[in-house]
Amino acid sequence: MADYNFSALQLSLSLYSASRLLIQQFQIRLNELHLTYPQYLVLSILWEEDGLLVNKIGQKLHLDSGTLTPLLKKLEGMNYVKRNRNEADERTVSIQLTYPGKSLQSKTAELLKPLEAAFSVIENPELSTLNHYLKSLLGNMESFKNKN
Amino acid sequence: MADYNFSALQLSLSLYSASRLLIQQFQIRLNELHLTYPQYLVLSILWEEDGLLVNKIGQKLHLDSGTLTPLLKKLEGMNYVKRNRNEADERTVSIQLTYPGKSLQSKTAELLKPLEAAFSVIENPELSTLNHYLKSLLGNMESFKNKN
DNA sequence: TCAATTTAAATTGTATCAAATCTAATATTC
DNA sequence: GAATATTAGATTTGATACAATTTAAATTGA
Repeated sequence: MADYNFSALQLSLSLYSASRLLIQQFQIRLNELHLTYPQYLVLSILWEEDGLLVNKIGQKLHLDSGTLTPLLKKLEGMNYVKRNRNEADERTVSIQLTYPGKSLQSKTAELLKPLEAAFSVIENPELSTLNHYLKSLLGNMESFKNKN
Repeated sequence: MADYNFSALQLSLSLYSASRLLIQQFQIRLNELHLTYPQYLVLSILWEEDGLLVNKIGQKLHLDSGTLTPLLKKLEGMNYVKRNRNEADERTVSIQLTYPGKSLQSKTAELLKPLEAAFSVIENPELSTLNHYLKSLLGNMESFKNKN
């Protein structure tokens, strides 16, 4: 069943391909709202917990300010978030959803319904196993990263 | 054990994060040879089978000419490949490894040894299961892509 | 056969990514 | 408490991704 003769390269290629193909499926549907997949990810994080620091968003998505700063400025330009430099610590910027930004949640949910249905646990029970292994790999990789 | 309450979004985020973190680990080591990860992927494909069409490389990596043409021109600029327009079908270009391009294989293998060791099946038997599920997901996604 | 269609690459334009550097603000340490 | 170090974001730069368009060549079908 499983491939017992594989390399880190093969694993990386599987991850790289699967990742991009799935993101493409999101992107196709998000186009209608003129949202990119990374922009949607950031909004998703904020729908869970509003007012996060740029730093905190970066930790959740494994992205740094080099990616997030221009992305957040675009979201601000579309009036979906506000970027506020904090008084307590002037180095930090926290991100607040605007009303239009909050409203997007239900719109994207509707838009992405077919995708959620196709990749539901009910349709594909093995996906929850896959997700579990992925999170485990993520954990291993973070500790590997700090050691090497 | 597994997460029975997850969404396509969570799966995509796991894939997206794991993919980028693993690629980063490759990239760190490839820097020594001034190679990027996608460039290394293309070379890996050619080490398996030399003389492939741009098209064919694209199929293996799920990349199109928009990404591959400039990448291949860079590899050609570094004298690792030659790009030859075919006489039989002038629309196609096949990619041949040069001698320096072939020589890179052993150099990268040496460079990436620590990574291959850390992500070997012996170290992590569950990775072969993960890779298996990823390939299955890839297959599902390709057919889903053609239907939607 | 030859006009219409399809195909393979190349090109163009927008948006990431990530390493490296920079700036300003806060923490630390002697 | 002033010099040093650290931290959070912003900026810069180079290299993808990928959709859309273009171009040239090959294929098809009436």
